[in-house]
Amino acid sequence: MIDEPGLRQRKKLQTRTRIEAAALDLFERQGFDGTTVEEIAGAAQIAPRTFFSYFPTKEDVVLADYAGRLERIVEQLGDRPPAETPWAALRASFVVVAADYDTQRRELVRRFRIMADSASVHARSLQLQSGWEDALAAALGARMGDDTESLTSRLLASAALSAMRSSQRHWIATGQTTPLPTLVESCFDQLADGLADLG
Amino acid sequence: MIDEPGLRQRKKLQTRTRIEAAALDLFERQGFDGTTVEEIAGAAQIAPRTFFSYFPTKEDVVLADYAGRLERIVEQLGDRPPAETPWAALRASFVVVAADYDTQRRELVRRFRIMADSASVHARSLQLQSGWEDALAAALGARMGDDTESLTSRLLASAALSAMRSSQRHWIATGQTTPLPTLVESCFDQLADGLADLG
DNA sequence: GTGCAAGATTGCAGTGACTGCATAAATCGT
DNA sequence: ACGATTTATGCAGTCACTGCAATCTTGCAC
Repeated sequence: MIDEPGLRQRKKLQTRTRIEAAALDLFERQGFDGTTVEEIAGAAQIAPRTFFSYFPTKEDVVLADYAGRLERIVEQLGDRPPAETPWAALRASFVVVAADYDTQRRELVRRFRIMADSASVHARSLQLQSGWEDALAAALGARMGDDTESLTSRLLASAALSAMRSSQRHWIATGQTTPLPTLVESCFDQLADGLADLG
Repeated sequence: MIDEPGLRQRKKLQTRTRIEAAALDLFERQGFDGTTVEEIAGAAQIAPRTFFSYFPTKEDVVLADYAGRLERIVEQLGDRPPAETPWAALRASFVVVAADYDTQRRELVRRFRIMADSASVHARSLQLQSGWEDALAAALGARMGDDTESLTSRLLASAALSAMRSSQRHWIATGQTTPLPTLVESCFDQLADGLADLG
């Protein structure tokens, strides 16, 4: 079942990579809003129409690898021992993914910068995260044996993403001086212990 | 300094209301994406071009009163005694606004339904909430005497909005059987006491 | 009231993201 | 090498949104 990647697959991946590279470069030099799909297509040597068979929206080029992360988090969550507390399981799952972030530091910071520059990319990012929240809440609901729309699983999923977002933002703002997993652990722990006495 | 609302102001408000009414009606009948600005303008008896001098985007008609709520929350936050814990101050502020929600129940449920139907309205809502988070984090930072970009104030603001969103969603999903302020209090308390033992 | 300044409405032309459809080109399995 | 399946492309169209200039309405000073 190991697919030798045929020429077709290889070429498609190449093109995709070429589009991403060209787009990110243009975004950095002209700004996201100052760059048209036509320009990206030109720089990537494809027809403008073809762009949209690789990415559903212009924004998604910047957030290309977001989808994969959700899968990894949910996957991690499925691997956690059932005896573990939901919050502990969430914490462990997110820390694993945060470690990946540290690995791809340069690339991610690049994309974050573009996101910070453009309102529409940021909006799209939040929209995707909202989808993650749904998936997480569902996974937690299953884990906790709830059939119904549970307020608790929602709150847990939402709080976890809050911890992640806050950590990311601080990580970027401080020039990645503290490793991201450390920040994530810290945020998760604060939420674990309660916010009552903070500040 | 009490402005007697001149004819000008009154007319403008009327038009705005007429646009909102026409738009919401069309959205409910044809779906958000199935309704064009041209149609809304026609139904509201204005020129299409005029629509955009009342609302910056089509999405904003659905979220028209969002802006006011942030102001009220930040205002409430400013009125809380400085001795109070940040989280306690946040809780109190949000509960006040949640009470307003209960008052305007019918209208809000209408708008929430449209938002649930349309991905772009939902995205826009998240974007606006992100702006609130910035404002809240700044207000908390000031309250706590932080000059710097503080991880803690971010986390508090973000967690507060998570509590609000989760409560709202549950409120809508359960047909508003439990009053919203009660749900909000419950979520804030769970975050205050810590998520470690939940589930 | 009359006239002038400020504000509101409108039309027009344009940009740019995105889509459906039909056709051509490349690649795959046989 | 050949038919089937993908993939690339061109074309025409929709729609949100914008800048600009002209026009009309309201507010206000006199």
